[in-house]
Amino acid sequence: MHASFHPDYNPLIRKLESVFPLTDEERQALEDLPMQVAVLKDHQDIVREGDRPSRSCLILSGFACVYKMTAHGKRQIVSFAIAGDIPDLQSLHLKVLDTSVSTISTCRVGFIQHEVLRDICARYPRIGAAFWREALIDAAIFREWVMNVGQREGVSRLAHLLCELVVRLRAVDLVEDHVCDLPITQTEFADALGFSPVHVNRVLQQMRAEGLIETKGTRLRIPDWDKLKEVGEFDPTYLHLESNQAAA
Amino acid sequence: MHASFHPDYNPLIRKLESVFPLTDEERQALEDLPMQVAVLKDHQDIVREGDRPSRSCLILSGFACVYKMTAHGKRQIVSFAIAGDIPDLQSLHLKVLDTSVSTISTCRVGFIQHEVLRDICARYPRIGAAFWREALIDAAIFREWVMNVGQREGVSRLAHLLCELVVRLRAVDLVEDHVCDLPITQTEFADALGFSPVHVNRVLQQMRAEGLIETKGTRLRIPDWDKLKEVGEFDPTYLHLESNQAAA
DNA sequence: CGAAATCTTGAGTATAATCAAAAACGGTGG
DNA sequence: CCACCGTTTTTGATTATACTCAAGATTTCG
Repeated sequence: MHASFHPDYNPLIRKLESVFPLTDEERQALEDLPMQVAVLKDHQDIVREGDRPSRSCLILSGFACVYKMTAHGKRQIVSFAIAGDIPDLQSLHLKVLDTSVSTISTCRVGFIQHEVLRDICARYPRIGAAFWREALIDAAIFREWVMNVGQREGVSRLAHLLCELVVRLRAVDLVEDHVCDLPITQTEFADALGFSPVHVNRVLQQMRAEGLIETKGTRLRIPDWDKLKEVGEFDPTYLHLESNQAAA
Repeated sequence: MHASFHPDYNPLIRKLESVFPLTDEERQALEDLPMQVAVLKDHQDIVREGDRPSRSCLILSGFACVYKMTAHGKRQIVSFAIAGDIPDLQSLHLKVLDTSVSTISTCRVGFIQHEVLRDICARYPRIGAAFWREALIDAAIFREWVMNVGQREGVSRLAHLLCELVVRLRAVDLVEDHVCDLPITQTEFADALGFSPVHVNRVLQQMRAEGLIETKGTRLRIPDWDKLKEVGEFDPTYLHLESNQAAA
């Protein structure tokens, strides 16, 4: 685990600025946020269920996932974390973690001590409020996932997940020309959707055949966003994006 | 909608006291909490997806559920709300509701203006913190539901849900001698579990045959809690109950 | 270039959905 | 108290979606 201090750029700042314009003071406080930055290889646990962490992790780049294991060893991914996300923010208020967080691709991760987070929330209430907002939006995403896994099947279920990922990636400028990098394996999609890997493969093939997606390695292209949205019954309201981002 | 002021008893107080002992001042503030109390018949919407409410609803008695509808009209229940729960607390910070809340049985509901909630959070920070804690626990419950619906099948899936309900009901003293009143129809269980009503019926029969549950009308009895827990792979960590409640 | 991981294909099976209808239950009014 | 209505639960038969197992092809990466 290679560690250094102060990253080149902090995607958290961009994310918060999409909600409200930061004052110079607030921006400076976020830029100076003391955090330990580490580069983690793919498929490494960052924190584990049962841990009682004294810090939270900010994803600076790469893909991570939040997951739980059943007693019989089956894995359920309950959300994907991308740049700007703090997938274990709740550990600030709930002592014991009820989920694990793992990298999917190589990730730059910033570890921020809880006391530092508490301090910045106290000193800059708007930032504190933004963190809470994020936590509530996370909950809204989990609700949507319950519905997706519970009610949609095959193409529709996967389409919905892809729509969510694309919208969230677009919000942090990781989509260009309907193309994004999605280093998620079919097995990982399976664990997120409650499908078997074989079934994911067959659903993907059907989606390609129907012109809903095009893939080339880890690149994903959406030739017809409206069609994908319709097939996935995707309504981005639950992501609670402000203003213009939700569109298109 | 019959309305009056000040309920006989406020289950919110009991719930908060299970987390930390309230000061007299805090308890008084909660007892004097201005809210409009209404008695709603079963299967009535309290709030709807898309609403922009200026108040939140506290369930004083009865069963309610939080649900979403797919574009094709299928309903997913994403959580059940019991006495002491505020199923739309997030509307305090997220303007647009992404879920609907509906009664399951007859409910006494207290509507509390957002400004009142904001005021009490500002004046009694520990109460504010407790509300946030509740919101984070809700999110943990949604995560567990994703796993339950995604990874468990048949008996195991339903057993897990029953375990959660019993533990939560016990926390507000609604379980006596392993018996509780559960006015949830098989169709509602189906909407919560991602099953068809017919399948729920068959799973229930299997559970009765295996001695996991006994039912009589809306009364549910758990003859062997440990067995039910094991079949449902139930680990109450995610409910983040304090102290003694999680046991047994 | 070779090994490991990932993706793909095929065949057989299982869990759960759908459809349809009958039985049981719960509340209401006569 | 009983007859009646709507709702909920139950049953049977058929179908569909998705799983499992197993093997082969392809890609990725050192």
